[in-house]
Amino acid sequence: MKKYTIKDIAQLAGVSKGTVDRVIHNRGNVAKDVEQKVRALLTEINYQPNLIARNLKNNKVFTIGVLIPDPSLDPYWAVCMDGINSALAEFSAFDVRINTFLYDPTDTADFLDHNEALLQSEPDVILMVPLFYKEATSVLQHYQSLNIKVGTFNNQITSSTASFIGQDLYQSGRIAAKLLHSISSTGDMAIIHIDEKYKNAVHMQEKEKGFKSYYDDLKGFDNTILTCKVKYVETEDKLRDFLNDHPQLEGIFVTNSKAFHVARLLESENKTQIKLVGYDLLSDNVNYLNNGTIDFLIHQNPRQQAYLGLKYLIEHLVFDKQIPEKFLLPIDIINSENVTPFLRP
Amino acid sequence: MKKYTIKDIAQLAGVSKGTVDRVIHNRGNVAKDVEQKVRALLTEINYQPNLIARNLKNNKVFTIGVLIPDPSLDPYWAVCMDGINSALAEFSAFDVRINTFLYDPTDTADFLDHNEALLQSEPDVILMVPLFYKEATSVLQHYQSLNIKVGTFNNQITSSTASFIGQDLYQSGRIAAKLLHSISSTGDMAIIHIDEKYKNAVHMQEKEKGFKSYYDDLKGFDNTILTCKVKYVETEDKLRDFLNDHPQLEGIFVTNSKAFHVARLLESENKTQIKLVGYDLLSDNVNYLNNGTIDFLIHQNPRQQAYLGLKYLIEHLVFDKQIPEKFLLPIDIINSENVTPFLRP
DNA sequence: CGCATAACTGTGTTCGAGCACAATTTATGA
DNA sequence: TCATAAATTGTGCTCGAACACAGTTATGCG
Repeated sequence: MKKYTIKDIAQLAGVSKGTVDRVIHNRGNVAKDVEQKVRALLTEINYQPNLIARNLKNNKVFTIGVLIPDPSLDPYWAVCMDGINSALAEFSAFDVRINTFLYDPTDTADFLDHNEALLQSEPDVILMVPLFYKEATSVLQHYQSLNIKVGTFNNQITSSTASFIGQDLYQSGRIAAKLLHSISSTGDMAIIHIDEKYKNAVHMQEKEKGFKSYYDDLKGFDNTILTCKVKYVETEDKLRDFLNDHPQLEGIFVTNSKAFHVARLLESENKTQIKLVGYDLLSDNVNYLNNGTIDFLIHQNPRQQAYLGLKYLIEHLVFDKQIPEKFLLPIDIINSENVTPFLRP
Repeated sequence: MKKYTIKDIAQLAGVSKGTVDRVIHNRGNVAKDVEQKVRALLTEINYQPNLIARNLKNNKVFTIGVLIPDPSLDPYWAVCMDGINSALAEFSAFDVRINTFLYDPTDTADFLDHNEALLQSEPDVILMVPLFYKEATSVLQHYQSLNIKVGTFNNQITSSTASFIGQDLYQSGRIAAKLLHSISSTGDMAIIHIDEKYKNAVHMQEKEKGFKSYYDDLKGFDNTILTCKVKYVETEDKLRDFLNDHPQLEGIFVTNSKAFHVARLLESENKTQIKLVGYDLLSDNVNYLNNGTIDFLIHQNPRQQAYLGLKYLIEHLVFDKQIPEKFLLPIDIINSENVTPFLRP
């Protein structure tokens, strides 16, 4: 029950607190027999250093570098800053500062530029959204060689050992399938990939695989699952053609946050009876969710991803806690009735 | 940017740190003009005391009393202890201890008895599930008069000012309705209240109201919404009769965690085509969710409720943060595909 | 043995806030 | 005017860990 201090241990071992300290920190200059005695005592009473006292003494200002896409260029990222600020507020008792660098999510060079600036700021640890696989890989490798811990979220760079917060994309595809299956009779289904301006290909593929696997597992489903890839600029025309080519369509799964494009079209074409499932609580999507054109949204919770990523890093800095290698958030199913609380900051 | 210390302020004001300290803590014995000068400085530079140093000095062991239903008497409460332990782990750097008192959720006298024991343990703050309205009201009043802060979760005692973590029950009823509506054609719907051994009447009524309000808002729905109350002991027979009396039934909403009773019956009566929505991730429920007899479960997240409730109390103790009066958790929609991550501790 | 050097051990200060108590200044009254 | 009380202000120690540095004991070698 009682919390032992270094002084207590020193007393028990019959040595001074300096010696105990040297043992604890492996700073050498301790006689073998004394070291053993102290070490035995430490394990016996399971000594836990008082982290409050340690932090007071060290009195260090921690600097965290944050490298994420610019929310003004893609609103999806806006809520990340909320999550980051929440984490900071939670640790306001400690002197934790952040330097934020926002990059253009369509521009790899811009990513590298801002990463350079980030490096210049000499951060203790880094939180990053590693959008571009190739560039991120080399960047992460560099940080590893510098021994700077990096937390990533949104998408995993499998080639790296950096910690990752995200979701199981395959499983989220399965969830979309389950939802569409439960709200529609057995007709044709479509997976629509609307190309964002930047490559999200791996994301979309994983979701497609998951979606298909659900229907593969299903007995007695022999309708078609169509796939449609749309480039961002040609969205409207190509989608309209696709809809007209497939009049049997009962459900559509949009693999990213652009479901509102499809919703807009379904309304203008008077095809709102087609069920629609997409991702992310952008205000455009939420509006269509509320008027019923979108049936379900899957919440990727970027706010929580950023919050947790930062929290783990800070806890590592101030309490020396281990950073989880990989943490997959639960996947939230959102409809018009439960959306509101998920929108608050 | 720089963090000012009491010493800094003392220097700036041309007084000693003792005087500054007296001003900060309103301990009097300070000349009026000096006090004003110091106070002006404090606000000007927005002095924030170093909470790490404060905690080290105070070096206080905080005791938290926890009064919740015994999980061995109702498995619903099992995950609460996980949440409590998570919160404790998060604040392991501080000396926070809990005394847990488990009461029989069917027995008001037992609640009062354990509350008495709780009082004896002289807690600094209290976390409690105030199941019984009348008894909880007087107990909470007592704590208020003793100036002991209390956090409550699961159900709100509206007569009290104690902080509350929970969910919007009315809205969760609406969510259930929306879900049933989206997965079934327009047939008759039933709300089934399975009496738990203890009174949850308010809970159930709110959910029923929400459920009905959804269908009221709906244009062109003119089927019937039936209500059925079942006492715990007579569950099976009464339910069977109810099902047979209403062959048109398309969907059932069970207003608490006992949906598995209905699921079991639907299977034995070969009526699994009836859609079923219930509450809570008890293993019995999850099994029926996975085999398809239950379509959706609404997650009340008792783990998170307990976690947050405790976290707010601890942050109040160690960082002097304000405890939110009321916090309504988002309501999670669970199907067989997204259930797994919600089950982990 | 003596003395230098290495090996080891103990002491004292720091971090910032909080508080007891000492020290100083001001007020009061005979 | 001066003693004394009252009001005000300053000093110094504490919390526990970390670390610099001083102090002590052991070892080696001429």
